[in-house]
Parts: sequence; C-alpha cells; structure tokens
Amino acid sequence: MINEFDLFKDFLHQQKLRWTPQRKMILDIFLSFDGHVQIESLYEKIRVQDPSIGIATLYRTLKLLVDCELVEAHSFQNGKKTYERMFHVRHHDHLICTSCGKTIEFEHPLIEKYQVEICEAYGFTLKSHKMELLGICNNCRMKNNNPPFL
Amino acid sequence: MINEFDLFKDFLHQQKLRWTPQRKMILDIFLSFDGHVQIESLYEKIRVQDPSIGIATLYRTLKLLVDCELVEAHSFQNGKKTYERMFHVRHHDHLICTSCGKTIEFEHPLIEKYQVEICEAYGFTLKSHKMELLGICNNCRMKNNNPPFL
DNA sequence: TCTATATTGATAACAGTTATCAATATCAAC
DNA sequence: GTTGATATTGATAACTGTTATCAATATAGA
Ligand SMILES: [Mn+2]
Ligand SMILES: [Mn+2]
Ligand SMILES: [Zn+2]
Ligand SMILES: [Zn+2]
Repeated sequence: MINEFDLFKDFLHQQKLRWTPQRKMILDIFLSFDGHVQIESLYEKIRVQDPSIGIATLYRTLKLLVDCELVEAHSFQNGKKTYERMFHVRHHDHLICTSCGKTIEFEHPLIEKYQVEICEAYGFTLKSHKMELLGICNNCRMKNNNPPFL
Repeated sequence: MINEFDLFKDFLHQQKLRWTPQRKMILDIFLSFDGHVQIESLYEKIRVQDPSIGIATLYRTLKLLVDCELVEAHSFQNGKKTYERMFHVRHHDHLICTSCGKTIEFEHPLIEKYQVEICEAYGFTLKSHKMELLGICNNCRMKNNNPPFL
C-alpha cells in the first residue's frame, strides 16, 4: 500500500532531487489539514514545530507536491491560492459562496462526459479542467442580502 | 437601439459618477479590439491617441465596465487578466491550449442546465460560473510535444 | 456662473510569490 | 565511513499586477 510519503520520495528520486527533513515536515503538516488549506495556515502550524523554516521553502515544496500530483492548487476569488490533497481523492468541482467563501464539492458524470466530447470535437487533448459555480449559499441568503465580500 | 456608450453613460449617471473624455476613449478603443484583450495592448493603443493618460485610469475604467456588465474579466493561466466584450455577446466557455495559449469558445446547453440543477440541489443561488477546459490544441500536438509554456 | 464633489495622473504601496545567494545538507560513489 | 558534486536552505531583495493616496483639475446640477 503506497502512501503519500513514498510517492513523494519516489518522485524526488526520479527527478534527482533530495528528500529533506523540511520536505517531510511540510507534507506531514499539510496532510494534517482537511479540505482546502491556505499557505498562511500551513506556515503558522509549521513554525510551531520548527520556527526556523523559511516561507520560500514552503512555496517550493508545495510546487513540488503539485508537480507530482499529490496536491492541487486552486485560485478561487480573493487572489489567495488554496491547496487540496489529491491522492486517493476523487475528482470533483466546486460551488463557491461569494458572500462567505464557503465551498461545496460536487461531481457530475455527465458534465465530465460532455467536456470530453467537446474537446474531441475541436481536436483538443484534454489535460484538466476547472469548473466553479459562484453564487450565494443557503445560509447567506437567509441571513442578509448585504454580503461582506464581493 | 441602445449601444455600449449609452449603456455606460446611463450606468455612470445612475451611480452618480461622471462621463469623462478618458472613459469615452477607453471604451472606444476597447471596442476596437476583438476577443480577449490584455491591459497591456489596450494601454499601448490608448497612449497613441493620448500619451498623457494614466494606467490607473485604465484599471479604474475597466472595473466600471465590468461592474456594468459590458465587459467580463478572465484570469486564465499566466496570472494576467484579459477582458472580453459582453454586450450582445452570447455566453460561452473556453477551451485553452496550455502550449500556445490559444482559446476556443464553445457553448453546451446541457452543461449549463446541469449547473443550475446542481445549485438548486444545494440551495445555492447561482450568480455566474467559470468553466475552462485545459489541453493541447490540434496545432501544438502536431508540431512538437515540448510545449513552450506550462 | 458657481460649487460640491467626482476624476485625474503620478507614484507610492501592497500582496503574493519567485529569484538570488552564500552557507549547509544530501547521497551516490568510492 | 569519507568524500565531493550538487541540491537545498533561510533571509531577503525583487518582481508583477493591481490598488491606494493625494493634490490639481474637471464635471454637472443648481
Ligand atoms: Mn475540493
Ligand atoms: Mn471568450
Ligand atoms: Zn455563504
Ligand atoms: Zn496550442
């Protein structure tokens, strides 16, 4: 049963890159989060364990984790990226509340199928896709109609 | 037959904002482009007509044009926004070649319909959506498999 | 014409991220 | 285990696209 650490190690080895304590710790702490994580939250938690770690190393390591497909980076509204675990996680798309920022995950097999068909029609080799539905969540609609952001 | 200029004027008036020569010129030159325009290209062409115009004014005006829904802003890969005319233009989504940056526009009524259904199921009020299919275009696939960007 | 106030251009500031660099750590070959 | 080529690190400067600041000016309703 291969796990994230082995996969990351293999990837690094394959690319002639090195397995370091910093990379181990960053993956470790990343995995301790659920859902969509922001760099900021990651950095805070990492510094508790090792205050000497540099923010550049965090960015560098996240990029490697994205490269080896353990992690996916999202750029939803507000300009800040979030990172999401992708290993043994089924593909899904997102509903995003533009009022409170809440996200809901969904999958729709037919939409996925049509995406492939569209690409075939235009001679495109589909590599990935991004689909985000923006709106107002149940909660926010009930409360007020003066949303705090956007 | 209302046109873009009248609509923009009305919008400004309604918001107690003012109709200025700069705003007129920016809209004018924006409309002289086809498809997806970058700030850079816009600014160049604007400076030919009036070298004294400030980049801040361009950003400010584009934001107003987006607010009044004459223009849509996209943030595809590479971090740079592009702006697209939206007045009397039918909604569509984009296929984007990650090799050469080419975009193809498409529409798929069923996908749009399912998006609405998904939102209803989760109690979301759908405001807008973003859907981008990323891949390699016909041209790029034929040429080489060492893509220049990404 | 007058005047409150919106707009402008120049430029400083900002946020998130990446590049630079000298010191240090890794790890394959011995 | 030692060695050494080279990858990595942390600090911090730089960068990019965009926004805020501000004093001078323009707009438009009265
Ligand atoms: Mn998710
Ligand atoms: Mn388009
Ligand atoms: Zn909400
Ligand atoms: Zn292409």
